[in-house]
Amino acid sequence: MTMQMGGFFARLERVGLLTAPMAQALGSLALQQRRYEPRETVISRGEPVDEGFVVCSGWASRSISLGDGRQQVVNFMLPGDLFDLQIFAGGETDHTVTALTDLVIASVSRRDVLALLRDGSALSDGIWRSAAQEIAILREQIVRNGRRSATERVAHLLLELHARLLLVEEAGQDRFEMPIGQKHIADALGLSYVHLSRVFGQLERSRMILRERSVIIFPDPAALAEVAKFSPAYLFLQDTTSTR
Amino acid sequence: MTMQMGGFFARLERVGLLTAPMAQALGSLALQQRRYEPRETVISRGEPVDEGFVVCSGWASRSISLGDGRQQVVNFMLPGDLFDLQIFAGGETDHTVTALTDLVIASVSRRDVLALLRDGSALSDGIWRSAAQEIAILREQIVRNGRRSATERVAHLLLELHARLLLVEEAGQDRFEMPIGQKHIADALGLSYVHLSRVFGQLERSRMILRERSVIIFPDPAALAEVAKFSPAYLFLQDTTSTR
DNA sequence: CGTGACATTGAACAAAGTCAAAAGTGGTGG
DNA sequence: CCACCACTTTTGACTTTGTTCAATGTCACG
Repeated sequence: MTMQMGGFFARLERVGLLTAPMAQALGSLALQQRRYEPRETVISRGEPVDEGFVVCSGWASRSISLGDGRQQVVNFMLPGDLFDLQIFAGGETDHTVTALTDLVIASVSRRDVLALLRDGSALSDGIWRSAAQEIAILREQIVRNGRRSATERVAHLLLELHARLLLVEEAGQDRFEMPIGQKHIADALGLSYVHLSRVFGQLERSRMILRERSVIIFPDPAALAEVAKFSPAYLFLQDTTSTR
Repeated sequence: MTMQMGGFFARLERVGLLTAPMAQALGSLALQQRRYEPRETVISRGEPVDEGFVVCSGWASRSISLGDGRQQVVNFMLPGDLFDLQIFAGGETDHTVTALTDLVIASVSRRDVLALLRDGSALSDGIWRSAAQEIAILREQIVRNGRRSATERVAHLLLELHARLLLVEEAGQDRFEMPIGQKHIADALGLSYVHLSRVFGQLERSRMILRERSVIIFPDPAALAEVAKFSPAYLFLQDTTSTR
């Protein structure tokens, strides 16, 4: 199991949360691992949710599809992301989670997560933190798509993905691999894929990004952040308390 | 205290959650009430979050403002809404909560909420449920602004607000009062207020809505839901479990 | 009345979408 | 190694949708 969990551990370490009791708590969970291929469905719309998940490797998306072909990607799940851990309200999903690449996911039963939270286990902080980050990312997604121009949106999303991957050591300082098609990016940004392609082209011609195969390179990250008006504060949500 | 809590109770009752032990748990919390006037700030950006809130009466918005005048309303908080209860991760807010009308909210300390959740108190289900609903609303906001036309967006938001108000008995079957300016709606939908005004006009001319002062009336709710492709499922997230 | 905030309208403009075709990419089997 | 396939990306021409700017209305309130 530990094999695939590198991203998860790396992430918690970064946030300064991987302590001995925690590793123990983690080990004590019956983590069930699953594998998916690109385009495979992880959670379908209407399915009851009973578990939380950890992305071990690969990318996934949560998307909602309107009947008529229109589709919106709500967010991307990257290696190390915890998701749906906080959903104990029962009920059915209103969305679909899909593997975008080869994907390995570990699932945790709701019961186990609840127990962890009840115990005030060492993991519970990490879980709360992660839930808060997920919400912050959703909010930023709303702002990005609601009030930014197409160019800003693209630059902003690229920087977010890069920052998140960097956190789990899946990206270089000035580059990262984006193993998904432009259609998915367009669906996340609320743009047509045609327009997205043009924006990519523009960004490349103006040397704000470079592309080599599926690798995105930032020749001048600061300049790009300027264009995107990107500030990564929402991703890291500093811990200012020690309530527990 | 109970005076202003009508909306909250009504909401919990609707969801079938207001039980005797719960009312007791509620009473045991030191709910601190606060009053705000329109435009007053409830939570400022950068402030550390230490409390959760319940809206007793009035409307509030959570918004994020880009430096240059652009502003995005992330969501609206209506009477009976619980919010930020799930944020135990510490950290600072990346957004601002503002009163849109006269507003009364009750605040609950993080410690008390945590204790409730730990005890598996009768309230904890309601809290989880509420958190899940908040997230579902955020997702729907993303889809609305990302993949719907201006007309669909407006109709969809009106229907959402109506459904939410209906749940706490703050709306009539076919109408509700919208005590806020079009600027706020526009900022929520990612539209200019000029265009929003045109869309409102269109909807009214085509008899999809009527307006009397600040009251919005739906002469034919089904037809409007059709236009908006609105399905309220995401708001009610049925309880299919009984894990606790 | 007059004032200020909010809402509406028109005209010119800009941004993004649609449609259709061409060019690139990668994988497969001969 | 090459030819072929399916798929994704890019490009061009044109349309639609939404924005901007500026003027005009409206309404509540002092």
